[in-house]
Amino acid sequence: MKDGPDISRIGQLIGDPARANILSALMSGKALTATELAQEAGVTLQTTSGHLAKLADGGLIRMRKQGRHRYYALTDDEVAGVLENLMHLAAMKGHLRTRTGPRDPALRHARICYDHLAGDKGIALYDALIQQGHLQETGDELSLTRSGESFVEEFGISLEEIQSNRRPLCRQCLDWSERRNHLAGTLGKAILDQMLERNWAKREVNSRIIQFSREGERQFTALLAKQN
Amino acid sequence: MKDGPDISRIGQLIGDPARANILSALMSGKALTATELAQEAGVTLQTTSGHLAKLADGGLIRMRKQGRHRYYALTDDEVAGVLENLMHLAAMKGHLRTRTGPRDPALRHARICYDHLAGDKGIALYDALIQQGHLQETGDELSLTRSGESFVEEFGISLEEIQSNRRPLCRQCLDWSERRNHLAGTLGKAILDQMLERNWAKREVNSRIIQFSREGERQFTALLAKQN
DNA sequence: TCTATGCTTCGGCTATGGTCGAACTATGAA
DNA sequence: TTCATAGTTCGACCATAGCCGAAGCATAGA
Repeated sequence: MKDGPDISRIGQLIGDPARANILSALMSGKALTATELAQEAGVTLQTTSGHLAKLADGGLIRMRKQGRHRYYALTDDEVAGVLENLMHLAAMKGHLRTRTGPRDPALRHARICYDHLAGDKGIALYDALIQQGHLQETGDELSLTRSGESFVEEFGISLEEIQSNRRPLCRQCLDWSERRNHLAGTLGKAILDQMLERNWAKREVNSRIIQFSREGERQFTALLAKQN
Repeated sequence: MKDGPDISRIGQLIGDPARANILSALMSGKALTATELAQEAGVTLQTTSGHLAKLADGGLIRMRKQGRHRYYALTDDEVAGVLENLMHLAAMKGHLRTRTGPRDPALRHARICYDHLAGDKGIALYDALIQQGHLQETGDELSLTRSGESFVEEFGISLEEIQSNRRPLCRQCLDWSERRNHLAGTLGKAILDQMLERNWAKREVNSRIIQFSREGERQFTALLAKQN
């Protein structure tokens, strides 16, 4: 007699490339329409519709009707957390979708990786946080130090808010253009969100490129140079 | 251009019921032979052999030759952690393999759930730890309190050891015979291991049943009754 | 060497499920 | 009402992959 949770059903849902693309796209935290997701998944709208129904049935995503649009999003932070873990595992085991990094120099420079900052800029941020003693590496683990906590709060991020959920606060994410680590987790997302909110940078439409303004570039550099 | 880790490959591996059974069986932490795993998976040896090759190729399990046996085990704690997250998510979303709990009364009383204690005994342990203030529930989160830390150390478990890896230290696990929580995570495993080592109980061969000795039963009850 | 056991490989069968074209439903705008 | 856009459902096609029987390796013991 078999008992226990049925992980195969969830695995099966994630196991289809089109559905995995959909879930990856939703990792940004934004709700997207079926048409947008079809674009991301690389299949037709009909096929996408079927996939969305299965994902919703499996409890991984939820739908919100709004006018004639239907917005899809991940059900909760737990789903996002599990997906992030899977991404991390997949990266560790070398399951990358492309062998080479992004070709576009702008993508190499600064891009969004699900919901956090990647590329040169992402690595620079990560290295600076380590160097300033705000983050501490112990093996593969990453933890926020006391000084890091105040740094984060000063930057306008409520620690309370971002650590209240199941998804890890901070973790390494392997950068496939540079083969080095950058910062993922709710903290990685919060920092990028804060930068976008401060208009240091904005996300280009229909692309993963993060475009820094001149002022934003200046502020970013100052942030990294700041001594403890 | 798609980039990023390919979660679909891992999802696909987990997505097959036979492979999911194999992975679940390996969650106990023990290395098992292909024949044993075929039993667990409910398919023939040939089919199992194919599945094992795929899992190994995907980096989820690793093989150790020993004489004419081949022992399979999960690659590392990270894989175990991801599987545990998936189990938790699956339980939350109501994906259970069976609608009813185990029929066998002994199974209801005390059984192994992957690698930790479940059934009446598991729930009793969980409730006692909460009631004694060793564990603290905040929403769905579970954390070890200061008093819990010393309790664990006194019980002969090295906190250092069990929290050095990526898998969560303690987390709730929904008990499908009782529909209540018991303790999972590395702490859950460590406590069960300690009980087995102290000969309070032993695992029946080819079954999930945990058989408590008379003395073990007494010690267990005393442990739960102990005041802070 | 011979035999038993553990496991893998090969080949053929079959079912599952992903895919898209076409038709249908629903909402909003003119 | 009419048209356009967003999305779902249906049906047919087809590739993938799970499955097992049979045969083939490999190791241990006699």
